[in-house]
Amino acid sequence: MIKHRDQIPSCDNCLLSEDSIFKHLTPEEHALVEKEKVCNSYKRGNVIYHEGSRTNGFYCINSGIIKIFKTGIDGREQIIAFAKKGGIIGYRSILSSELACSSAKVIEDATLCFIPGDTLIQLVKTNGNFSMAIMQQTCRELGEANSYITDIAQKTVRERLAEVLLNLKDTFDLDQDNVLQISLTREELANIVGTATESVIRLLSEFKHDKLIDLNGRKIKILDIKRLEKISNAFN
Amino acid sequence: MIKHRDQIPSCDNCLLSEDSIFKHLTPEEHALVEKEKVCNSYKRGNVIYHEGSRTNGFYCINSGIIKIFKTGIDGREQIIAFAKKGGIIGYRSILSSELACSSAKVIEDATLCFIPGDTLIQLVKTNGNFSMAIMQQTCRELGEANSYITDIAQKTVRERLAEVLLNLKDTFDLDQDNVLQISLTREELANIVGTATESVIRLLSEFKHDKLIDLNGRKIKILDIKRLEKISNAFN
DNA sequence: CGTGTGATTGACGCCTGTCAACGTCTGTGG
DNA sequence: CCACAGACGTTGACAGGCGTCAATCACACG
Repeated sequence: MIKHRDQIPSCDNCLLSEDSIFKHLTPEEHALVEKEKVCNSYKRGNVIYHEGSRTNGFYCINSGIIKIFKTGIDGREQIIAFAKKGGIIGYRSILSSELACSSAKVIEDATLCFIPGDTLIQLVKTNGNFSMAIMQQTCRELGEANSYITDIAQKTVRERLAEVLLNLKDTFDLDQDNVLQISLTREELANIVGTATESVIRLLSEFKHDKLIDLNGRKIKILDIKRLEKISNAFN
Repeated sequence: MIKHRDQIPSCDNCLLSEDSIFKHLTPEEHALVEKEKVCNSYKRGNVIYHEGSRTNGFYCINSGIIKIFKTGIDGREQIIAFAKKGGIIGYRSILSSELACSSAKVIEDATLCFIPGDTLIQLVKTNGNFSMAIMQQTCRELGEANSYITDIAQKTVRERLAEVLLNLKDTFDLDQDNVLQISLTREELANIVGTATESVIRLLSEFKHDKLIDLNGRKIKILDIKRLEKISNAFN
């Protein structure tokens, strides 16, 4: 499953970044994690872990973008979340001692550190601050998931697509030309919104026609945030 | 907001029950919580806490049933979860230091213990086992939320209704006559499934006609679990 | 140059939400 | 005890959003 094990990328300071959860560790704990971690590179399409599998560790993202998704009927993916630099993935099933409830796949070539599950549990049990930080991350994710449920249940596909574009903007930013800094296939977009690929294509064309966005292959330029917000019916 | 404060119900052992999260506390911690807790009774329809409000504690359910929901467009409720005896609610926003992301309302007359947020944070920081238990609960909820997202995004209303009925069966059990031990309005059912009240009514009639269930007001008798499972397209 | 993946467009129809009318039941007040 | 209001449940009509199927185009790659 893990490919490119031969390429050991340098990520000496991947656990030091300010926005990382590991900033709550003591120097000793930090050293422990440094010793235990295993760094690897992954190419677009590589699977980090599979839904339903037993995992024995979690991952810290040093670079690249990962999509987290569940596989539903007909093998259709439902994208639950993205992870980027500084984020951690796969910790949920470690903490709850369950099988992985989702899969993780590389969207943009990535470098990840694998950290054994025992180490995580050890840290959670002994370091109250780290524990609180992990808990807060989990709780925030839970809050987002609940919002998402309400959205999908109550909003139209059109509203959700507008909202997804805005969320992507917030998460991955725009470049100087207002182009979304993440490249997704139409199908992936559909799998976030929870609709058919064709519907996304039609609505994107419509948005383009209405001068809300501009399209160039997978590059999406955001032209009118205000009106997108209005369409998304943002109430949260 | 808190009514019936005059009625102090006896819940001396509400924190002792085997399936409660508090079983991980030391005797001293247990005594602390016993000292801090405030017990109250609530009637159907009472609101425990409101989405968007700042809460300063969480609740342990001694008896009764609570629904957790978010309010979407047009004030339509989306029911996220239920809580019953032994469960805790409202802890998420305490741990993540956010405003409540959902509301909690009584479905069946209930007795709850309020426990201050500081106490919770204290316990999480100092008791590794309790911390792990809370974390596990959060992670499990997160896993369920993710499944729910996939379901709502990919399944039809019919499939989801069948699934909801089965979930309710698992959570609230059946009596000796196979009747669901929770009483919900058609609108509440619709707000779980994420559809219109009329759709629920029509599909329930259809299920009844197909001898999958029997209806008597709000009493729902489950007749054919196997076929309901088939309809719900259970793949998880 | 053939092949495969992804993007696009059109046709079609069903699921499902909305609106409206009506029936049912319960509690309240006269 | 009856009338009435209000909440809830039910049914029918209707239309439109959106999923599905199919054909075609665009593009990269071996």
